[in-house]
Amino acid sequence: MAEQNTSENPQHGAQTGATGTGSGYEPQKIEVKWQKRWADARVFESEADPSKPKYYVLEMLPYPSGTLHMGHMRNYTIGDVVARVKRMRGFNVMHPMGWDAFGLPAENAAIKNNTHPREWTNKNIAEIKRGLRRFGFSYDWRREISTCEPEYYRWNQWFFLRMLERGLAYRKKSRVNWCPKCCTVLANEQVVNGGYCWRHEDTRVESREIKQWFLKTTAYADQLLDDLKELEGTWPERVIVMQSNWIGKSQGAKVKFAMADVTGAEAIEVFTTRIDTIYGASALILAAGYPLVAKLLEGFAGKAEAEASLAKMRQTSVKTEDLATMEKEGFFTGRYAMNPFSGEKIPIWVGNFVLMEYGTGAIMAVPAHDERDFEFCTKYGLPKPVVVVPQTQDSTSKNEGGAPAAPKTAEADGVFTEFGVSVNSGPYSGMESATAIAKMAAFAEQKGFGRAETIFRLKDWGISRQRYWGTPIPVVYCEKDGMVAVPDKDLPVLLPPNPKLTGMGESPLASTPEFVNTTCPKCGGPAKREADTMDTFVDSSWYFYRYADAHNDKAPYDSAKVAYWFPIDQYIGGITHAILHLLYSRFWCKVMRDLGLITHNEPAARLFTQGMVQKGGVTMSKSKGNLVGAEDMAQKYGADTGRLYTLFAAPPEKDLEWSEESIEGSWRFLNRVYRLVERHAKALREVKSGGVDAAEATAKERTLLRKVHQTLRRVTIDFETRWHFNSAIALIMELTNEIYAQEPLEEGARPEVRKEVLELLTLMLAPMTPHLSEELWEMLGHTDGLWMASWPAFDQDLARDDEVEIPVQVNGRLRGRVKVAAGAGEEEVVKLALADTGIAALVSGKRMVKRIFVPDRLLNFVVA
RNA sequence: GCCCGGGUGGCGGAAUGGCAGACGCUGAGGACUUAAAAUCCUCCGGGGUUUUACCUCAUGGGGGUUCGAAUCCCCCCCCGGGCACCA
Repeated sequence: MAEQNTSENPQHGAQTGATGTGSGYEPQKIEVKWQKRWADARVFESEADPSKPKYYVLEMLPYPSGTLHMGHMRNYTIGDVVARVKRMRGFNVMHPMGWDAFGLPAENAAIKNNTHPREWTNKNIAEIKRGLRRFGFSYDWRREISTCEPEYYRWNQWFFLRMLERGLAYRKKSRVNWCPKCCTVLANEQVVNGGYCWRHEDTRVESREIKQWFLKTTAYADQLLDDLKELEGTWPERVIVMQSNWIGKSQGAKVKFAMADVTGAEAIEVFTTRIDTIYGASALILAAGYPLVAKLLEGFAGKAEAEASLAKMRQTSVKTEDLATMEKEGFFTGRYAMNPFSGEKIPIWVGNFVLMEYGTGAIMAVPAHDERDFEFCTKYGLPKPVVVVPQTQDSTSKNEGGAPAAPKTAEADGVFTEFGVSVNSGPYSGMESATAIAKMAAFAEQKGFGRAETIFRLKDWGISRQRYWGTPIPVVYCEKDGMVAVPDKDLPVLLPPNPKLTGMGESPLASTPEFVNTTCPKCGGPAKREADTMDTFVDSSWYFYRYADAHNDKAPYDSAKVAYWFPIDQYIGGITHAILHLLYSRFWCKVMRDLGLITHNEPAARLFTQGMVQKGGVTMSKSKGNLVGAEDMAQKYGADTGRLYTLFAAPPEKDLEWSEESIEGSWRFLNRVYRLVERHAKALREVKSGGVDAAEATAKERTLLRKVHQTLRRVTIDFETRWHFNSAIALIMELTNEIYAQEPLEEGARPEVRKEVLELLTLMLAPMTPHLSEELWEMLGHTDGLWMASWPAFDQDLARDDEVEIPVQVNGRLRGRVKVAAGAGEEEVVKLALADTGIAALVSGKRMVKRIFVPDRLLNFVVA
């Protein structure tokens, strides 16, 4: 049904019309026409020019995985409206576009189709670019970048070398997913059904340790956290919260527990945020991967059983999100450690809920004051001594230790995790938690078995990928000189053009002899190149700097140009990138600042995260198979209808449910506007713009002028501050309805008024439906393109209402309305309200308790 | 589990302490037309009444603050998203 309507109706005008009177709205024709004019006039090109106010608006660059879909289209439409409004406001606007062109999907597609990743990528880029042009987005295409080109990725390598020099890039062993049948490393997304290879669904993925490159994001952990304050109010709060959780700063202490019964064995160090609960520790619990575990088990009677559990634990990969819900499991090692505060002997266990990657890989279990410890200790029958109690107002019930009386043991629901007052804690009993923490950390430090320490959840960024389609890491390994950096003059290290891509065996570059075999830059002897490539998040961490100087072959960019354009005034993209991309970008910015390339701390002054486009309640994606092609849509309705609809259907930060039916409304509206202007264009073409005197206007004209300036005032606010494009469009629709409602105007109506009304209507639509607006602007007699026009100012006097309708309530219930002049005083409104028989009846004979009057808004009688 | 966002007519949504449902979609009826499309007009949350009008209920559920609550506070229910190596 919808299919028939949509495929036939919009075509109607295009099929019948020729240009001239009564031809109707033909988006296909006018969109091409104006796109060509914009390109010829180079309207969207801009240069750094410190004498002009700048505005840098940026949408996240797309991964070219297929064709342009509605999700892209919505993102870019929002950015384009902002760019066009800012241009109309007189800003020197930079609005660039590029391609996040490296990545695994290209490599997979290449293997599948027996082609080259570059071919697949460039074909997709060409398609998406054609789509973007089809929608008339106002990009400066001279600044286009593609991250898979050597002219771009050589600077990834250059930055990598700078980080290497400063110790910010280093190599260490790290775990990866390994498929024993493919003999290759798998990405997490290639691990399916909870731990199986995507190509061998009967084969369990193993965990392997290999040497990989890391960037030291942790060196900036504090700055990354602290500088979030600069972004408060201009970045979405949830992004700030997510990043801050991600960085996960945790202040606590490290404490060493000596072994109680193994002489000469090293101590076990734990990290705790609650050293004040140490008297309540009933066990030490180690991660399964803790190095000491095997040694501890030596000679233990339960060794065989313990090793079986250990093997099982090590095999099960633990996801962070499962930690809280999974069943706690563990086993006793047969060994004991010494509590350094109490001198008590406590058992050493291994537990599946302790992560090797966080803290020291060992914890002290304090079951009375930690939920997880409680669960674990309950399951295995370990004691649960209480050492902190809630602080009470009542200080009389304190025992001789100076602390409130307390239960000796925490039982079911007895876990108390908050701060309070220490009990049963030796000399610290009676102290408030914060005091106890400080004193105990100081004592531990003084005695040499611990110290206060801050740790972060944030880890260093592992950038090694055992893939072909990425930036080669510019180092070589020489038998004599070891690891040697490729000198700057030898950059870029180019990807070999014809790799063998099988998806099997070791990393593709390693099996490409012409790539991997090289000479050592130091000694000239034989050497092997690093065969891993960089994570594609490296590409996107600084691409927006490159736009400022896209073709520089001497440096990543000219700092002077970047100094003009940065920071980005408005960054727009999906919430999906709230953490990784945005955190890595912030990290890269700080590194560049410390390299002396830039002076700002944060790359983007404002961030906007738009909602996803959904169909059938789920986000549109290739994998879900519910993508709606943007070009198909433009083919049916034209770009402007598509742009308008995505703006109208939902506010930009919310998810948008795609509806084939609703878009008809946007199509109809644009036709309505077109017919309106077309009807009057001939008569208005020669009429001079401006110079309207409202005092001489007829009644209908005054109504129209008032409406158009009121609309302009509210639309301006929606564009500039609220970004409620959907309500802005609703207002413009109302205005259009009003103009139709006043047709025809009276005898003696002057064409200047009509022209002003239609011009303002056209200008308000221009950022959203630029092609149609240009066409209407031309029809109204303008020979200069609308792109030269400024955003109009509204007339204060006309935008003000001179008569308002005030609701009258009795006891908060609406009982009537009175019409008064704007700004009418309370006495006058009350008089008029009481003249209303209905209201008078409700009020008379009652005692007037009070009266609420809000000028121009409301009158409320409270009676008893 | 934790963190974040959300719940308003048949649907998308508007209203962020002051007239709930703007604007649009769908649907119904009508005009024009040989007919269809397009276009234009009217109606469209539930219930009631003395039906040009008015009353009443209604913004996931329950409680609270207030002259007044979709909006603020407390408790509960439901839905969506995120919780890092290959985008």
